[in-house]
Amino acid sequence: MAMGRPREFDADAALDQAMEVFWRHGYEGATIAQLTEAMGINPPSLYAAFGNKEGLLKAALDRYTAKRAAWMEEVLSAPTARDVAERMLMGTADSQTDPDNPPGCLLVQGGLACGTGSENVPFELAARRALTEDQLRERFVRAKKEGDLKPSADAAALARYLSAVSAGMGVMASSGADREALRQVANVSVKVFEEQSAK
Amino acid sequence: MAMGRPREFDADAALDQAMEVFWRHGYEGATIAQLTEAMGINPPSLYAAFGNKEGLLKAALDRYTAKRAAWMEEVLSAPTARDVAERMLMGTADSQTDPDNPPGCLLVQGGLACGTGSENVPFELAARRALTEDQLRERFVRAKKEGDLKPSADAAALARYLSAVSAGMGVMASSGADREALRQVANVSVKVFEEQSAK
DNA sequence: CCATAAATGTAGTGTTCGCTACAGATGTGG
DNA sequence: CCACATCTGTAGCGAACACTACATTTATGG
Repeated sequence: MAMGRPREFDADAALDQAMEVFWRHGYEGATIAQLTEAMGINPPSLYAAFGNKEGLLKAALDRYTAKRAAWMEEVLSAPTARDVAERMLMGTADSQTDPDNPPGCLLVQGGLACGTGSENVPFELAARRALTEDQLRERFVRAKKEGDLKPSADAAALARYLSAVSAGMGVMASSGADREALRQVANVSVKVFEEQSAK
Repeated sequence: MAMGRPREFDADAALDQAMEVFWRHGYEGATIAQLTEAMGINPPSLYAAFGNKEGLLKAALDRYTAKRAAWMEEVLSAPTARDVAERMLMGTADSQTDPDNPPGCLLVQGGLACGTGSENVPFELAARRALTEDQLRERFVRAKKEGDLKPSADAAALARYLSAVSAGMGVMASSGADREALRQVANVSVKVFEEQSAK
């Protein structure tokens, strides 16, 4: 049987462009016209490849998290819980103010509240934020076993705390906070882990 | 000269309803149809009273911050910086999970990223978040003068930190985090202030 | 070389958006 | 009681939205 005409655009390169549009304007603020122009394709190609606007968002989110996976491994491989926190928050401060990307974090900027018909977009973003929190929690459980965090430390609470701080930094970055401001927040936040460390 | 027909609806009550719609759906997700229905008026009344959708948002934000002013005074009147932080974050945890309101914080939920034509909405929200941060910073400057925070403490950084944590809690609350989860974050966050207190 | 399968570009579709023209209603000042 | 100013409800405006029908192009399998 015949195989059909091959696609003329690079799906990953197009997704990178779509990711940036969603990142900068949010899910509802991004229009199909903006997306297709940034991706360098026409609407029928977009719909053939990704189904609809929400499918495109999910594909862009997959690529976003895949790109961060290596960095997250680097974070989790720090020797102590305190160092994990420091790498996590300092890296967040830097990436959220990287001029090569829109400010903030796609998983926050993408959309916290949406209109009728897009109610599950916020849940989609929240689910992906939760994955990072899970990784952190497991890392802190390990830190307790290793005697790195004191026995009374609450691994889940510390993971939630880091998740909250990085989301908060995303909010600040999206409204113009510069790298120095975010690093200040990161430095203050890390102090919690020094107090929770086994002495 | 004649004074014209008086308005038949209570502007403040209508603003409370509009506030809730913006809070739940965000600026772009909220439609004029939803707003007018919640407010119990027709579009011409809305436009006569508030100019346009963005004017209505600003009026709703004014009312939001006015309602919180008394609570903020209560927070700032705490005796020590540590107690200010605790009241602030615990109060935030409770109000962001109050079943009488939509989850989260209007100043975060309202819109971090917007489409073309609404670019200044995020700035509008950020400006109002900055006011709270300013109040906290001044309170911590005072705490240093009073010897309540140690001399090396950075009042601006601590205020930014509290602002970031409460924004992060807003993100979590909007995606379903319950009151207990937010209180955990608040409890962990407050520890920073114990370490920064003059002993 | 032909039949088939899939992607492409043009040019729309119907719907919903924010917003308003207009006529009638309801009050105040003289 | 009248002239005027403003609010109210109905109805609908143009524009922008997500999405698609269709003819064409470009590949593969036989």
